[in-house]
Amino acid sequence: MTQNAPATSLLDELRWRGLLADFTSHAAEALAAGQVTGYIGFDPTASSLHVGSLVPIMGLVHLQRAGHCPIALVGGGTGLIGDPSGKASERALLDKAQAEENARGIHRQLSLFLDFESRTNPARMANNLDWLSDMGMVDFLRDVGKHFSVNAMLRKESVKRRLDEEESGLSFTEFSYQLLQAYDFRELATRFGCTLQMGGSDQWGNITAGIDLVRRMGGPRCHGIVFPLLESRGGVKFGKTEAGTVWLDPERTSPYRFYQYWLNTEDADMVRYLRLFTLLGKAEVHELAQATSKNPHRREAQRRLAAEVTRIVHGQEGLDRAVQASRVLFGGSVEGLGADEIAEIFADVPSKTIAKSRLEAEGGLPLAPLMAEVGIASSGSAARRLIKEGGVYVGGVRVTDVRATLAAADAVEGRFVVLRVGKKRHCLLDAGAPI
RNA sequence: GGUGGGGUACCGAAGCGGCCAACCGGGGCAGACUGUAAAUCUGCUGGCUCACGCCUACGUAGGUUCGAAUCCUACCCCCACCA
Repeated sequence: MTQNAPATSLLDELRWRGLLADFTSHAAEALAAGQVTGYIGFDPTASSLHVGSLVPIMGLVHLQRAGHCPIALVGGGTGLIGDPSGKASERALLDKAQAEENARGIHRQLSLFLDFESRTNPARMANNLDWLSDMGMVDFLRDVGKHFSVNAMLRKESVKRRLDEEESGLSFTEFSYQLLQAYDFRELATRFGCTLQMGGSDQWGNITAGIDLVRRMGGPRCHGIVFPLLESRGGVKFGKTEAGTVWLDPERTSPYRFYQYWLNTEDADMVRYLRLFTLLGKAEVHELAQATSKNPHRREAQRRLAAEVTRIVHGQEGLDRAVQASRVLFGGSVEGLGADEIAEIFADVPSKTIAKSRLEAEGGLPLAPLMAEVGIASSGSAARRLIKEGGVYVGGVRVTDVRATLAAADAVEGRFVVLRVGKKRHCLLDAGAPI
């Protein structure tokens, strides 16, 4: 993933992949003229990135593959304030230690995608805490603020829209945020010769503000490239599921869930996603598109997409386990499985341990409350509703009685019970003594 | 600070003394059809071992009433216009 491809034009590559929304007018010449150092900022609001960050990450990957030098800037300083755009509620402020820890986590994840060891064009991490934390208010206003015309800032589309909106105002913090981001660009230009900033298309204003600031402060001509924002389909934001955000951190989102997320991509998004999130070439993407239209039920494209992305993030081993678990859970009846096989996939599939005595209790263990307890249903009522609707399965067999109970006989090898809700939600219960 | 309009379930939005656990739309979930897809159709969408019933909910706290999301009072918060 990190080896350098023959230097095709970065812009062309981004364009056919659907990663190019816009770029400043001289970006193409600058990229053609030689090695460029470019950066993208990441907010360290959590210790892990999520799949929503994959677009900018891939932006850096393509930058590096085209022979340029990527910088991942962690907004340790700006994160202390938070870019409030589009935020409905006040963001919890991070303390420094937390921000640092998050930065480390993000660095680790970026290492999966970027080559920090390359001799010719290594990737680099930077943290704007390094320059923002010691900067005084007065210095900032004098050295940076003076280069910003409030008139011009007010004319920016993003600002104008907010001012015109009757509902949401524009806080001073939000208004000033672009100064901080612009200053980041200036620092990166000075320290690392960085002359390119990339980001989501919502960052266009902040990026051009940075370009202007660098120039005003006597720096080189800089450039910007923005990616399209992934729109949400039918109200579901990209990267979210009913279970919440899909993270890159295996502790937060298991490789199995991660794999499943991609596997469930709808046909209409397949080709687009293959181009956006994998490094497969035109021929392969075309082939997979053909496969989808000819034999849709095989879901070849989905499998490939899920495999590619999962392998990068969780390694071959993580992918293998996810595939294995998927095969077991979706491959038919779970009843034929041995305890060993089930135990193996426990690591990745949502699971709970319950006391064996409860299964052996007189009258059995009531199913509905148990479902609430282990979290596969949100409440006992919800569980009963699901049973009434015919959406609950124990060991692959539909449960029809609202007052159904579990007994030792329901467990594979007297130990494992496989609960399923709908087609996709599984929960493994382990009633065995720990080894 | 003044005047007026508002705060209803995940979101939007009805209700304006009992028939309200609250119309409707979106979203979500389940079922059917499928391909762990989309579209479509059906059902569900506060909790309680839920048929009956009970409990908690309509910004917060009190009050009036046999009875309140609906009326009164105070407070908090939003919005508009005027200062």
